[in-house]
Amino acid sequence: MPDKTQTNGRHMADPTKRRAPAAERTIRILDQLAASSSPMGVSELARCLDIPKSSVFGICETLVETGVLHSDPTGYSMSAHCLRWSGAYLSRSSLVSEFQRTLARDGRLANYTVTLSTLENDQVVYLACRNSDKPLGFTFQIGMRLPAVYSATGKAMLSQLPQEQRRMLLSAPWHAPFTDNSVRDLEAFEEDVKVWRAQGYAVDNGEIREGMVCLGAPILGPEGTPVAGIAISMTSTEARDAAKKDLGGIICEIAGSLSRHHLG
Amino acid sequence: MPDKTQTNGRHMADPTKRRAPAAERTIRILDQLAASSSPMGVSELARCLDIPKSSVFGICETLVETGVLHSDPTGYSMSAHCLRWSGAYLSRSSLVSEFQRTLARDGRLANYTVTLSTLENDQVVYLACRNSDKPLGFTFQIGMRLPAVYSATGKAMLSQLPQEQRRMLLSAPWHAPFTDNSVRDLEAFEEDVKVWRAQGYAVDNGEIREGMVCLGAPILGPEGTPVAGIAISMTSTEARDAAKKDLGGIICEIAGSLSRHHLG
DNA sequence: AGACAGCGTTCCGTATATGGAACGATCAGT
DNA sequence: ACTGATCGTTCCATATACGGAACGCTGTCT
Repeated sequence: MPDKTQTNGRHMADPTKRRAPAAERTIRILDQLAASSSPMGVSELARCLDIPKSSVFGICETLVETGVLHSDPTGYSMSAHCLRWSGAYLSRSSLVSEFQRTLARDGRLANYTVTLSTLENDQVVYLACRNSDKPLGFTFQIGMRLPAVYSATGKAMLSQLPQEQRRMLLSAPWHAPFTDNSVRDLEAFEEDVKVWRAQGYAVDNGEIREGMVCLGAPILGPEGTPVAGIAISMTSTEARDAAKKDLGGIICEIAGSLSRHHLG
Repeated sequence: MPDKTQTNGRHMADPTKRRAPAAERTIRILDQLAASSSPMGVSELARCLDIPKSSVFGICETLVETGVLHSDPTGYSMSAHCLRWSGAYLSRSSLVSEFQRTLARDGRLANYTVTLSTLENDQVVYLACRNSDKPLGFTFQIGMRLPAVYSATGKAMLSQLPQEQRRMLLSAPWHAPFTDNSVRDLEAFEEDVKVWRAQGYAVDNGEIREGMVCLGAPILGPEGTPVAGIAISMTSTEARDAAKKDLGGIICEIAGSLSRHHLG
């Protein structure tokens, strides 16, 4: 008798069993086309995904018929169909629109780039970005992912989790550092967590990109679990201690106000 | 011998043959979950998509493993994974960022809601929106779709197509009107096209929503084909003839400048 | 308690989706 | 012209993904 742990009357699906390989391949094809900057043909996709050519062909033609892909003589490319999915995802909670509205009203951060992101496993995903007019040398794309341990919002959100859950998320091998400043390992990270918890906001001091400093604060859901985070980005020359303290207070305040807007 | 028309050395895939049903079902499940405002379970999905329960289960579990869906006791829901796809789609051309940058610099439209959209078959898909602080009573969601014949950007883009291609796109039964103003049929639309072509911009006079007026101009690609369109939205009380003429000229100018930024 | 209806999950025979091989067309190099 | 490489597409035997039926469980009725 296999070990079927059951939770709340709901069995656990057996993750070892290969189910619906075509569905997995569909996703891999979409991921590949999204990662590529130009259209890709059947052979090229088959080669780099290691899927038989005729299978790739069958799936791609089906995706063209459903309107998810465009097909032209140079190959397949993403259509606007996927915007439905992301639009639905982003508008499920009013988080993004509240973020934009709040920043439009509050002029104190007008000169800084401010981002909204959420935690997904050990990564942060950027949901929204309000750019400043000043260039930062780094652009946050919506949908972009970064290792949570190096980003300000990631640090802020991880800090709000119980230690056990945090260790679970970070149990994979430590992500290769981006810069010399990137926090070395889990032990050093746990030391930092105490600081972030105490002061309410977390700091990325050039851990993503040399010369860029970000201050991040967590947005908490009903049970106190972090559902998202906001961060303000600046160059290291702007990040004087006094300014950091001021701005840290401001994003904590904004994050708190967003938390109170009862986000799903 | 079947009728295999061939174009440019590339055979046409036979669209009658059912290929990769699991891929099509994957897309339908994603569409359904995106359309639903709350998580959906296996049985619910199976019922409303008319797919066997065990097949839905297999696909959904696969999608959870690939990280496209989240699973919790209340059902499946979209994860942030799809943001990768839309982010890649939106950033393939620099259209969206140019749109934002241009509007940020040019203050003349600061008090109006401005949208960017593209044509997909007989619909327009909204790619970006710069909201004004004044409420409009209508919110443009990124990824939202509207019938092209009723929207200002759709009218503007369709006007730039050769008549034959336009008739092809609009050959399906005419979309049910949204308001009393919605253009009645293809014949009336073709009459309007002459006007839009002559004046350079198209007008939606309350055809989407009573009391909302939009002026749309086409953004043209290298060969003069419309690749996108921008529109400015206002209430009908703001839309006095003089204002319309002024604003129409401004969006034509902006659309022309975006066209010159050689958009893919 | 008992019956029932709903859920998520598993099982296994079989209909069928798959993939290796072949096809025709194109293009580059000779 | 003639290769040969590579492209998108088709074909069909067969490995396998699918789906109807059953299972265990929870909650809600009499």
